[in-house]
Amino acid sequence: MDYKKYIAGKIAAEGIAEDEIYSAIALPPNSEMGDYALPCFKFAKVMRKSPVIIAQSIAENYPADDIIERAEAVNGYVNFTVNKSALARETIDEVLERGGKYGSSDEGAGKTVCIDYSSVNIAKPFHIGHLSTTAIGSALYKIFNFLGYKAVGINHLGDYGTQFGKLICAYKHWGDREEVERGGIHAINDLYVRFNSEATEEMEHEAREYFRLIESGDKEANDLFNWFKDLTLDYVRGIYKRLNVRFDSYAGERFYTDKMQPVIDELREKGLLKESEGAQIVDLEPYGMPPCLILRSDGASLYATRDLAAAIYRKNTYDFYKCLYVVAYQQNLHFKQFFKVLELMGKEWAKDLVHVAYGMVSLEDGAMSTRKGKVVWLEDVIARCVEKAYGIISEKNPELENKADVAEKVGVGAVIFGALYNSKIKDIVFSYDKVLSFEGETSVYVQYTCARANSVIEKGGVPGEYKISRLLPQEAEVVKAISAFPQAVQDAAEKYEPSIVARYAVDLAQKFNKFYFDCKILTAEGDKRDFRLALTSAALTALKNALTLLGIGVPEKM
RNA sequence: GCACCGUUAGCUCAACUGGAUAGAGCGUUGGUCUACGGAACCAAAGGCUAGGGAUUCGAAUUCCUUACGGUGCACCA
Repeated sequence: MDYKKYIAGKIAAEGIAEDEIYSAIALPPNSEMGDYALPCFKFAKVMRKSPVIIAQSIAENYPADDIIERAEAVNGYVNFTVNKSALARETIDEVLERGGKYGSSDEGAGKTVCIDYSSVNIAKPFHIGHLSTTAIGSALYKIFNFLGYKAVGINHLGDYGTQFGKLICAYKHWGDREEVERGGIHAINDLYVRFNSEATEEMEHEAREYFRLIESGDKEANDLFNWFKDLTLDYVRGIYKRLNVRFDSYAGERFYTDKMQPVIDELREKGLLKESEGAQIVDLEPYGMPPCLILRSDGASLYATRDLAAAIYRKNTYDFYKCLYVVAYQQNLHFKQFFKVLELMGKEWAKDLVHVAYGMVSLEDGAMSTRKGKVVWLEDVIARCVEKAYGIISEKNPELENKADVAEKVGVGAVIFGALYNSKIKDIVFSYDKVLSFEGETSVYVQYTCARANSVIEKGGVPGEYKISRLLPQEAEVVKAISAFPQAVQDAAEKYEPSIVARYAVDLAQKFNKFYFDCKILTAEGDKRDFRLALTSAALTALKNALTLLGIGVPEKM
């Protein structure tokens, strides 16, 4: 139910359009004042009356009913109070009926959203710097699916470039089959790191040659490359599984090698391609940007060339409604440039490409550096969080079955939540103290709340029917918070901001805990017991749905 | 140098996009409950929203400007 619309439709004010009233309706700073508020200041000029008078007149003429039970004028505002019993009835019934689907919708039916995220590089292990794109992208993937869109998760593999020549060269010089098989991706990465610090001029030359061999289809070079690729994919799939992340496509950069020429031809046909300093560029000077490089002076393609080809391929293949690129803000300019080039090519859908930018991760003592060995591997972070969770469980709940499962959900949840709780654009300084903190505004807090609610439900059951008497403030707050879930999901999708869902979960958990602390459920008298059980069940469902959208598991006990 | 982003409590961050008294968590101090699960709950202290100007009935939010921090600016991705 859209209360704002309902209220706007019932207000009669001379010369003010309904949609103007609708968009003016805000929320009061605290819930004692009311649930919705209409500031009347901007109507003062048109109506040639003081805001205070306007508010009074609106409040007096507002027909209260059993949906909005009160309208009150205060200092130029009209405050509206929702009938909480009716809201509780509507909200709880809907949640109990829809269960895991509560908050979902079909607003995206028939529309496809491509989401390019995580996009790992072959031969590079996951470090915490890769966590943001993976967690944000994955949450958006789930959120869009939840809203009825068809989300297509794309892992745009970094599988093209001279670094793979270097890697093969390093392997040929120093590598050992068994060692790589044993050490997996880290062994490969070590080879690459070693190349960068020890390679001679001669080896650099060899590396370029190996890259050319990969390109020209040489069997040995490609076998090695594919071996490295397989090792990488095995490794990342293990991590994705733990993080509840999935993809529909692993079409990486190499996939586009044969799809770039048509793009180049098209650019040339449309007169967009220019030669400059030996390279082929699209001039973006009129738009205040540096040129977009399409071909190097040696004729090789570049990053932008492949992204152009990929965007066109995705449009042709998926006919997307939106195509999101979950990539750090360092690449702001790159995306602005290549979006502009597509626009200049006359692709009207260029407006549907969105760079979902997020902030950088650094360590407490500065930027990460693989070469200097200053990295924090994601698997280590996960391991430590799970280990800590296991420790706490063993201490607090030693009888618990499947401790390892629960520890996994709690530990992994903390890692994901840490990446999703703040606005994505903010830079993050990684610290173990922070991810390992399981108190306060954390996923663990939310999971704990779920476990409590679950325990109550287990003992009391969910009533088939319940009666609603006058609500206490604690109850009303929980009802309101539950009813806000669908809007939170929509906002998160609209702003490409999963943190909205994460914050929602914490907010509801806080309200529920307050209710739980102040109000007895199982020992409540009369109708209250059934009502509170139903309320608890609804809150639990909303919390579960929120965490699930973030990719965080919800243990029944912990 | 130019462009973009950021700056809110000691620390980490919110603030429904211009509304009323700027809110949470952590930390500090003090409290709560026969435990429906204490990984909880409550309270106190803590703010000239980086500084200055402008617009507006009204600004953390919009505009200009300064400072500080981050990022990016032609053949890497």
